[in-house]
Amino acid sequence: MELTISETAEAAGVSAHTLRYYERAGLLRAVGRAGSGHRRYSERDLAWIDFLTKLRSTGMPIRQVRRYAELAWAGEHTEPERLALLEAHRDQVRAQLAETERCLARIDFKIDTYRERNPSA
Amino acid sequence: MELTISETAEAAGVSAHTLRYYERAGLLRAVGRAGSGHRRYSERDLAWIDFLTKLRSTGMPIRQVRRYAELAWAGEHTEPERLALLEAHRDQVRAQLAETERCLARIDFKIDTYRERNPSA
DNA sequence: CCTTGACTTGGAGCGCGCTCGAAGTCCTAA
DNA sequence: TTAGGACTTCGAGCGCGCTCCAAGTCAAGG
Repeated sequence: MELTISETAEAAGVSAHTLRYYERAGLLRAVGRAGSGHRRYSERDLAWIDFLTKLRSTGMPIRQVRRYAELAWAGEHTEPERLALLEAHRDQVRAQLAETERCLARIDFKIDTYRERNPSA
Repeated sequence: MELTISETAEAAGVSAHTLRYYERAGLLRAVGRAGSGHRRYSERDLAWIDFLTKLRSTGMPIRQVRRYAELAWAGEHTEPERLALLEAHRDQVRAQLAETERCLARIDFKIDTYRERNPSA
């Protein structure tokens, strides 16, 4: 069950342009090809694309995603390093989340002051 | 009690370059000047810079911060619109926060699978 | 008087992450 | 046979938010 680039893009919630870009950027390896030269994505590809979009949407830079991908391709012995990379990222995301929440509290406070003065809105 | 640009930058946690950029970008209005032509920031300036950095670090685009600033300068009658702008932003930030947390859960799950296979790390 | 250092301006440059355009290939259906 | 449409590659372009540079001004201290 192999998917075309547009099917994969649809499924992953990114554009076909982005999928090609990711491949060029070293985030995807050895995407299969149909006889016509067109890309065909396997379920494993899709699972990885799905995970990498999670890394991306938590703000992991492309470079670091590539690093993670390269470790994964290098074999099982890199699991400790992959773990460390993911844990470091998680910590950063949590810190960022906390920071955002603090800022949001300030904004909420401001909203309250407006509401008090503009009861109707 | 007026501050120099470097004092203000220090206090706000941004660079002096950034403060000048914000001014050029229309986020700050009428920053005072010393006789020498050097900028002098008032406490009101600092309070606004402080709030705008909160908007920025919750991801509000420069354009929208400017819009908010312009409304504030236009007078009290714009309070309902400012309120609406802030509320819309808050909703977006909350949605983004929720999305990030979902992605983080996936990453945490992956971390767990690594930990299970690499008990020492 | 001269140096030092913080400041000024305008504009250029940069890093990131896409996003798009042009020109070409291939398959399918009318 | 031909038209349409989905795909290919390579490289250029873009939007954002800074970040920095060059050349100049000014005030204070030695």
